[in-house]
Amino acid sequence: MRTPDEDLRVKRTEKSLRNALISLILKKGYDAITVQDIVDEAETSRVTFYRHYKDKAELLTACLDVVYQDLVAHMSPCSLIDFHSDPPPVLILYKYLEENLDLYRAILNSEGSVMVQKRIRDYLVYVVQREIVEAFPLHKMPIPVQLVSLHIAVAELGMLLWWLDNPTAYSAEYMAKVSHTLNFGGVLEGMGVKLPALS
Amino acid sequence: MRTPDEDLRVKRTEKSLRNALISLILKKGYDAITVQDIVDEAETSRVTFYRHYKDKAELLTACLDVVYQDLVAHMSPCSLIDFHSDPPPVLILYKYLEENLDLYRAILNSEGSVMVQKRIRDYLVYVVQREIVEAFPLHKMPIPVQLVSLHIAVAELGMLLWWLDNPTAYSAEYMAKVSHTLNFGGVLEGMGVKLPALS
DNA sequence: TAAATATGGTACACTCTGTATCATAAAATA
DNA sequence: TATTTTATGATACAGAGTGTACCATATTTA
Repeated sequence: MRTPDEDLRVKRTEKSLRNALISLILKKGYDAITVQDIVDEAETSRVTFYRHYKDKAELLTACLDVVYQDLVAHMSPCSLIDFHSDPPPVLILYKYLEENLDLYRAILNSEGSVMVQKRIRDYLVYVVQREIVEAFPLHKMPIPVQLVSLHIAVAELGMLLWWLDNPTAYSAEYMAKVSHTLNFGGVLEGMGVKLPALS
Repeated sequence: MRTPDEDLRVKRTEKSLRNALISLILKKGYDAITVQDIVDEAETSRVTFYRHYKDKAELLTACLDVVYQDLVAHMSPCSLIDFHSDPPPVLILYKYLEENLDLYRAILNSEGSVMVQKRIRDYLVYVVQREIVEAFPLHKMPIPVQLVSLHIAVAELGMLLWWLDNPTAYSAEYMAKVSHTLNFGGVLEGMGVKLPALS
């Protein structure tokens, strides 16, 4: 049985095309890029490009897949509902994004970003939901676990995305701590309303 | 002094171009639309199009401005921190989006949606922040009011956007109530952790 | 009514896309 | 290693879409 995807030349070509696109996105933004630009940067030909990808958008999707996998790899050890740890586990995410600030700003402002954001969101919901189900007795929950998870996930993601646009406003450590605190009964306390300690 | 923007023909042309784009977005999606499509739908000519807009993206921006203004008009009477009202004021927003579901799904999945989402987010942060400053003594707040506002805004917006993708999962009334509840000390309670009543 | 100006039709150069063909280079396989 | 298989590169081409120039016509403004 032949598996053409494992041909060395194929892997090499696709990787250099992906790298070329990422590099160009950082240089001039997704919209301004042509297929010719990509193959010039990747040092290959237009014909070869079209043998691998239908168009620029399909290559972007492939890139986003790789970036997404990398992001998930950095998320997976990162609990969002462990609200007693200090520093909060989500700090790992903030530090990782800070290290790759240019890349993620470019990616999350590119044309495909709506899809990436949704994938990240849905992944976060999935992770949070699994954590909650493991840690809390489901039958006692007055609100569907899906919605509680969603709320935590979008709040955390929204804070992260805002921070990517405003990375100098607060440190990663501070953002992680605040975001994490506010997620767990913290909004009222954040506004200075006194709440008794948890039971 | 002449203000060419007030020429009847100009207003008519620009309006019909905007309507044409919106209509086409709903029909076939933003990406597949050409300038020719737009002017056919608007019953005008390509030359005229380019006299008003640099390209398709600029027209989209103009459309989004109009849609954004309309959205803001429906948001303004809608407090996000009034956490005692029942039904919560944010229900107005859910109902409005439900009435214009196709439009907002198309808009928020289109190419320019990242910018719109950010504008909506920043507007929400601004509104929430103003409300908090009016209602709470600032000097007693242990967390910057900007971050508290941001957290509430992105959580609310995130729930709304998810719901646009999953409009049949829960009713507008239920989403509004849950989202609102979770925002205010509700995450822990939502998970079934007993919290004493507020002071 | 007269002046100003927006529109519509046609035409054109230009960029980019997506595909076909074929010789060549590189990798897989026996 | 020898042979087969397959990916690549160079060139060429048709087609779609873009953005602009020109000028006659229609509409608005003053």
